[in-house]
Amino acid sequence: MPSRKPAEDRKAEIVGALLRLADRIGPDRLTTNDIAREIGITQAAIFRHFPTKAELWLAVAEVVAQRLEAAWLQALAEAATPQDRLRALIAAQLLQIETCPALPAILHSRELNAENAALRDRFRGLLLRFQGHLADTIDDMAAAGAIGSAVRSPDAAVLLTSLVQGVAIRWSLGSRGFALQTEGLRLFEVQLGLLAGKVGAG
Amino acid sequence: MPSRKPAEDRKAEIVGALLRLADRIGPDRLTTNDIAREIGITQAAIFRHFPTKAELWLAVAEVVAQRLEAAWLQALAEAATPQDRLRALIAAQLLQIETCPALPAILHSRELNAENAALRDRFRGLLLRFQGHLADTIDDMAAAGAIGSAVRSPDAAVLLTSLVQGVAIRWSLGSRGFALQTEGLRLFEVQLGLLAGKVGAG
DNA sequence: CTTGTAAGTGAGTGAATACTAACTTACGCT
DNA sequence: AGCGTAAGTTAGTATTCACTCACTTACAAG
Repeated sequence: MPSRKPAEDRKAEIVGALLRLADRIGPDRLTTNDIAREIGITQAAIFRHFPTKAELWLAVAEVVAQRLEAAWLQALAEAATPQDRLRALIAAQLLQIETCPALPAILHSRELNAENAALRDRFRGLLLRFQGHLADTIDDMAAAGAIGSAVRSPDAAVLLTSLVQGVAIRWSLGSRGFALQTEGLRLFEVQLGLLAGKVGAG
Repeated sequence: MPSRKPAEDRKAEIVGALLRLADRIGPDRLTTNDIAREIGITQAAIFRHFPTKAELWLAVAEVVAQRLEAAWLQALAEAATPQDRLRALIAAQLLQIETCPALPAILHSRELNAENAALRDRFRGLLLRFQGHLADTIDDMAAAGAIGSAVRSPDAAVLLTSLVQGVAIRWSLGSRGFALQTEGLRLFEVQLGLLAGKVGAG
C-alpha cells in the first residue's frame, strides 16, 4: 500500500533517519524498528536494503565521510589565506557537528569501538585526514610567516581538533544551551592568538 | 552455595564490575547479566542491591565523582607552585581516564545523555568543577606573574579540558596504542608554553 | 495491457532485556 | 547450639531485539 521508492532513495532515507535518531535515542540503543517507524515502512523492509545492521552502519560511515570530506575541500577552496583556510576548516567541522549532532556520540559508541572494527577504522581515518588538513594549513601559515614555529604543526593540529571535540562535549552536556559554531570559533580565535603570538619567540 | 558478602562490599563490587565492563561492552549495551556473570552471582542478585538499573548508574556516578574529586584535591595539595598544580591536575585527570577508560564513553552514553537526567547533571557538575580548579590555578599563575593575561582563565581552562578529552579520544580510537598520560602531558607542556609565551604581550 | 522484477508486508523466530516472586541457606549474634 | 536476618537462588514474566521467509503488489519497460 505505501509508496515505493527506488532502492537508492530508500537507502539514503534509512541512513538519514539513522543519523537523526542516533542523536535522540543513542547510537547503541537505536533499533531497526525505530528507523522503520521514523520513515513509515516495516522493520523487515530495512533488511531488504541492508543485509545486517552492521552493514547499515558502514553505509552511514560512508555518507558521513563524504559529507565531511566535501565540507573540508570546500573550506580549503573558498578561503584565500592560510589563516582563513584554517578558520574555515574549523568552522566547517563545527557546522557539521551542529548539523549532525550524533557525530560525537557515534565516535564513542560501542557499535564503533567494540563491535564493528571496520566502522572504527573508517572514522579514525577520517579524523586523521582532518588533522592532516589542519597540519598542512598550519605549515602554510608558518611558511608565510603568519605563525611561529615553536609548536610543531601536528601538535597544533591535535590541539585544534581537541578544541572542537571539547566544545562539542560541553555543548552536548549543557543541553546545547549555546551556539556551537559561535562558541567554537571564539575559542579558535583565542587559540590562534596563542599560536600566532609565538612568532619569533621559539 | 557461593560465598556471601555484606551489602556494602557487594555494592562496591557491582559498581566496579560495571565500570570495568562499560569499557569492553559499552555503557549502553552493558546488561545486568554481564555484571552478574563477571562477579559470579546471578543476575537477580543485582536487584537485591539496586532497585533499578538507573539507580545503579547513579551509584556509579557517585563513586566516579568521589574518585575524581579526591584525585584533584590530592593534586592541588601535593604541588607547590601554581604551575605544578596545573600540571598535577592534568596528570591526575589523565591517570583517572587511563585507570578507568570507560569514563569518556560514559560521558557520551545515552544512559547519561537521554535517559538519566540525574546522571547527566552529576557528570556535568563534575566537569564544571574540574574547569573551576583549572581556572583558579591559572588565576594563581597570573597573579604570580608566571603567565600572561591575554587569555581569560575560564577560556584557558576550557582549552586544557579539551586537550584532555581530545587526547583521550585519539587514545581510544587508536586502540590505546600509546601511553595516555605521557602523550597528554607532552601536549600539556606545549599548550602551557603557548599560554606562558603571552607574558607581557597582551 | 501485460508481465518481470524488486520493494514492501505480515507473521514469525530464538535470544536477550530489565525486573519479580517465592524459595533457601550462609552467617553473625546471643 | 540455634535462630533471625539478609544475601543469594531458581524460575519465571512481558517486552524487545536482529533477522527470516513466504507472500503480495507497485511500477516500468515492451
